[in-house]
Amino acid sequence: MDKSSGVPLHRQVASDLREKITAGTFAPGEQLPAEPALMDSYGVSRHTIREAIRLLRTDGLLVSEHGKDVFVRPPAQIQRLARSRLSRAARAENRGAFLADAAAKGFTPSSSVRVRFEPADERAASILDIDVGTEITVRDRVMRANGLVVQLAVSRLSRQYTRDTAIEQVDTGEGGAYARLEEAGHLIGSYVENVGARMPTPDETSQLELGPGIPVVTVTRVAYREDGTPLEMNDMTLPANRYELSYEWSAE
Amino acid sequence: MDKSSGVPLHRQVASDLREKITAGTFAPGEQLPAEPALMDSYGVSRHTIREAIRLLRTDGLLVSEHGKDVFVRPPAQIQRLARSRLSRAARAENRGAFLADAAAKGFTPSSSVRVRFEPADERAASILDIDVGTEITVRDRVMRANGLVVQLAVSRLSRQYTRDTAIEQVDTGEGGAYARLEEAGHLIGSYVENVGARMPTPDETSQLELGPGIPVVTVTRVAYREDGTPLEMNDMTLPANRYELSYEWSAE
DNA sequence: ATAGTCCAGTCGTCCGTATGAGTGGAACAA
DNA sequence: TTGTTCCACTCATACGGACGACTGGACTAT
Repeated sequence: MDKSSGVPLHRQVASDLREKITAGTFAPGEQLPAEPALMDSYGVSRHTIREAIRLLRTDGLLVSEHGKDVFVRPPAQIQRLARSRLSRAARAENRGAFLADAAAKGFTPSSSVRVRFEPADERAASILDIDVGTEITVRDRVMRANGLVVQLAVSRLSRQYTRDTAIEQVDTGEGGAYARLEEAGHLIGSYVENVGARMPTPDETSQLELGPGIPVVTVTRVAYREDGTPLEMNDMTLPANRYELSYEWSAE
Repeated sequence: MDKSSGVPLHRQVASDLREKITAGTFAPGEQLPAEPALMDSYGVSRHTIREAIRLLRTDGLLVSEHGKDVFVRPPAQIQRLARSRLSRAARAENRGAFLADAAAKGFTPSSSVRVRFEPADERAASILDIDVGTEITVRDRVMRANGLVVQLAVSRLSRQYTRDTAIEQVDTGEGGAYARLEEAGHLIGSYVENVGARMPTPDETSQLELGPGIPVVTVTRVAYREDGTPLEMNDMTLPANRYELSYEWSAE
């Protein structure tokens, strides 16, 4: 390590380790040498080593566990979510989009739902085009694959559309909430999804069991009735290392 | 701070600061008390304070500059990219999707392009459905708004589609590369975009001037000819704090 | 007025040290 | 063989000190 280059020592160590990782010297899933060994080989203090490791951890390259070695993060397998999951044809065959996706991939999906009713806050009111304080139905879902939480979703609808339907039940039945809406005469006309990404809140970190340095992808979907009235908004939160979203459309 | 709660001190400090920030005690753009002041008010060492600040920095809540105070990150304004930017109608009026977007928002857009030719690597070959090593045209773009880099894009096409067209020039002319493809008889049939997010590489961090704790959104768009042949792939990288992607489609 | 220097305050880097806590295997006892 | 205990090794947390580098304003000299 070059002390006079102006580049901080821990950055030099970090980029050297980064190279060794991407080059495969330290393979994914394999462990790094212990801190004392790294101190010797780079000739710096433990603090500096830890600083370097921290950099790579927040970049998502390394994971460390107390009492064990530091490991190179194994590549997570990526699920692809296509928009075709929302077609009526797909809906007929399952109890919602998530279960179908997971089943297709050979996972054992499970999902716990909590339904509650509350007055609309400002954001919900503006998206659903209703007055602040209007009673809305909130469906709070935690989706799991093989026991691991993989997706959070909060769905909100004005309660006028859900009263006396299975949408207010934990199990919305075959085809999910959208099928129930259409049965009640509210034919879905179009969907809009807004996609972003950010670092998770501490809550999300623990719920999704995210390592440090893993962002979440946020999707807000709004379903509109054929006449343009917004019927439902759905805030989804997905771990970015396990999901990829796919959209396709024909040129016009 | 409670030493016996089992929760690490720096986490306690961090969540206290987090609350004060979200509650508005420390307003966006305002500065935090200096480290010595925080040491006094929490009764912990500088190391612990810095650890707490680091947590909030990697979450994107704080930014710090050498020699200056630590600041609460001011909210960035979000641009929305809609897929309608790719319609033929929009294409007729501008020199590509990005410039139109930016102009509409009152920004002064600029964009520098480098064109090069290289053999297709494995990924490009598999997406473009060509043999590894086939010569492809690579258009490397850096897009700026008011001088700030806001988007990176790398477009790849098999060279058989670009030879003797403006696509091999820096300025592809009105309507951009897609318009040139269609003029050459390759009518675009459909687009597919795969969207993900991850932490930026060091390169991207400096190019996009990303603060710590800001992920990037990655979009890989593939344009297909009407007969299903892939014509172009475009890898885009956007700072997650400044962009939101929007997709809409009608229910079927 | 202007330009330059100086300096106090701030964060960044780096060292050393100490203690605690989790892990996993070795040694031991039943 | 089986179950338990113990211990060495690991990383996490937390303290302390020291120096450097950067910023912005005050001050000085021109």
